[in-house]
Amino acid sequence: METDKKSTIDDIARFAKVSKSTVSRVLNDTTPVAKAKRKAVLAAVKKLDFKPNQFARGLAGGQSMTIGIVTQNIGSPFYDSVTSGVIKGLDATGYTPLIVDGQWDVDIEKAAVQTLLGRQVDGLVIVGGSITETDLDKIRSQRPTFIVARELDDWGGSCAFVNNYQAAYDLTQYLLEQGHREIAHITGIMRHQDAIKRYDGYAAALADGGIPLDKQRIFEGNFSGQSGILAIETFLIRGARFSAVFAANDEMAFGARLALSRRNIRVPEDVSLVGFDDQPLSAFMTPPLTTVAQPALEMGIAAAQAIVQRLKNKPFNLPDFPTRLVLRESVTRLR
Amino acid sequence: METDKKSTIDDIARFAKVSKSTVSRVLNDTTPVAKAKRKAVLAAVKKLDFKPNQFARGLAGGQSMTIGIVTQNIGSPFYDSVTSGVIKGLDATGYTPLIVDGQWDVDIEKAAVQTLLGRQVDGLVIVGGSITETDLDKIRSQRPTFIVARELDDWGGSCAFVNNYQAAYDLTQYLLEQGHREIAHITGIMRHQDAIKRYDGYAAALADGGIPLDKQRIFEGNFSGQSGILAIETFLIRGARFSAVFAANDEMAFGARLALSRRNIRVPEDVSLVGFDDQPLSAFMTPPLTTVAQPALEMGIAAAQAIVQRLKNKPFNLPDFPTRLVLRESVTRLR
DNA sequence: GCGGTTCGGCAAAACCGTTTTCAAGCTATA
DNA sequence: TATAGCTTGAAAACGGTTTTGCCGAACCGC
Repeated sequence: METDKKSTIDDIARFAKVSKSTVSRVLNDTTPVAKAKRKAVLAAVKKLDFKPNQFARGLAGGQSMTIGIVTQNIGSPFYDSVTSGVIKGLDATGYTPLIVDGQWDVDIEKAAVQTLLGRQVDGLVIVGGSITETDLDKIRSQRPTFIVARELDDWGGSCAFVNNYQAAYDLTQYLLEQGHREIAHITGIMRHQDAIKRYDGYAAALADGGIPLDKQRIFEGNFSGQSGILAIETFLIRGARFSAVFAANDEMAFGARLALSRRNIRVPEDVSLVGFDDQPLSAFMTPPLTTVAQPALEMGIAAAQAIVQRLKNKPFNLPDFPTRLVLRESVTRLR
Repeated sequence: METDKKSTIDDIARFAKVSKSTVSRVLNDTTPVAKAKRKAVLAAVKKLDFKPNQFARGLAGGQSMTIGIVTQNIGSPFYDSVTSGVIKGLDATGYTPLIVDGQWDVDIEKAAVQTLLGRQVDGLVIVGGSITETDLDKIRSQRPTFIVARELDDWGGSCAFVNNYQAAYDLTQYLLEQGHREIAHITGIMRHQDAIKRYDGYAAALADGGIPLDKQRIFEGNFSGQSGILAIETFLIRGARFSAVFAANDEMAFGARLALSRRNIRVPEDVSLVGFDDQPLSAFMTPPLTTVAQPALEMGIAAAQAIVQRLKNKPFNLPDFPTRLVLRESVTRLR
């Protein structure tokens, strides 16, 4: 156990008095090996604290046993959750995740993919991001690739996403059912696909309810708490009337809730409030926030499992990922 | 640009009509190379879309250009923030982070380190965690290692942490200054170093203020929002009197705030509330939460920079990391 | 019971794609 | 013209896996 220099397969071979091919065979279980030698090898491995050099292994075997993950904005709850899911899904599969941050910047993302490719990842999981579909196709032709949290038309089974449109539609309709007619919306960054789909769902539900879209009640936020505050301030200054506010994510809902309280507008008595994402803290907002839960962790896990299956050339499939309306206490029924 | 097979250094050499040693030299800028050949090589690299195989590189050069990061509980704001800092600090240094999750479990953590070692990381950054100091010393003897967010006695400059004791002391004293005498405390998981130090700081400030410790006002939580709720419920059932509550992290403060509101106890008018960590959402709590900011990102960045310096055999140092009292609106002055 | 075939186990060697050492060839300088 | 100084190609690592081929034992048919 006490060896300062790291030991190589040759050391083991010498120590166990066998050839290094035999050591490799024992370690990888590729070919049967006589019991006695096998034991000797394992003993030597333990004695010399041998850890195979993954680089040499990767070089020789052509497999790196590594999955590359491109994530966005480490630190944002949703993406972290997905990433965390991928990591969890890779657990005990023998694959190790290699994580790089795309930071929502196309160029950085592309560079990230190149880095991962250079590091010989066996497969790629791209979480969100804004690389063009053409580029993604190119990447996919080089290495098995799965996309999570982004909707791509021709990617069939290798794409895990959530129907943002439908979820926003359902959420808005829920507000309508509760008697709300004047529903304001704080959008996300409108060049992000999710923000657009959520907005579209909101608009469609309104239309189907026979309510005209009122631009006065719409504010373009940027997914930050601060922009939630700004949205409410803006609505009030505009003199827009609203009995409910739909924020395109929970963070903005928090901001909105604070701004409302500052103006002595009670939630939900005076104004109802809903968010999107179901962040952990949302259950502890005062009042607990009604929102839409996305199966972030599950999507990550599923993507990881799928890619592992894929790499073993076994069949895989990514199920549909349903969102879930989480009804809590931030909405009141209008009579 | 359109090559299906991945190209190797030999392809480049052949294409540019030079030896592969020359290609390597151009790529790594180790030895001057004639202008013409240099140009030919670079052209070939571009044309064939050559990406050096990092495995071969690592094998030959002995350097993997990889830093291993052991983090805890991916998905927890504080650790994510530190991790995020490390990644940021590694940006454009040529090193790539390799992240594994220790999940606050000694055995998993140890396995994580072994994985990283097998992958030939050039250095290690361990964020938090509970590996024994003896084991850490052993690890450090094999590879440059830095610890973040954990206080270790003999690690001098390779340990970045925050003085939890002092911060908790200051925070408690602030409450005392505001006239509070009956200060309840919701602790973290009491086998975590941070939780203990925060508790100690709280107790010491009370003692120095001449206030006896009242067990009735102390609840052992587990850092979760739910345990914040439970704490308040418990205090109320016990009939404990308190004008202020110090939660050992912001999440529990959120839980506490919700529980108080459910009992129609106003914050801060009836009870003041403080947390610890300064999570992003804490600024948007209603009311905005007074708490202690930890320079999580900064610690991560500093650790990354230090390890890179270390690997270049240049001098490095980790500064002291001060916490900052963030005064917001959840505390009121008792007259 | 004997010669020939098959087969399992293992050592030796080839290979993976780089970097690095070594020595040789060339050029420019004194 | 000898010599120092560059540039460069060939070859030797790096530490594994995979292929090849040899050896002896077991098995078969006659």
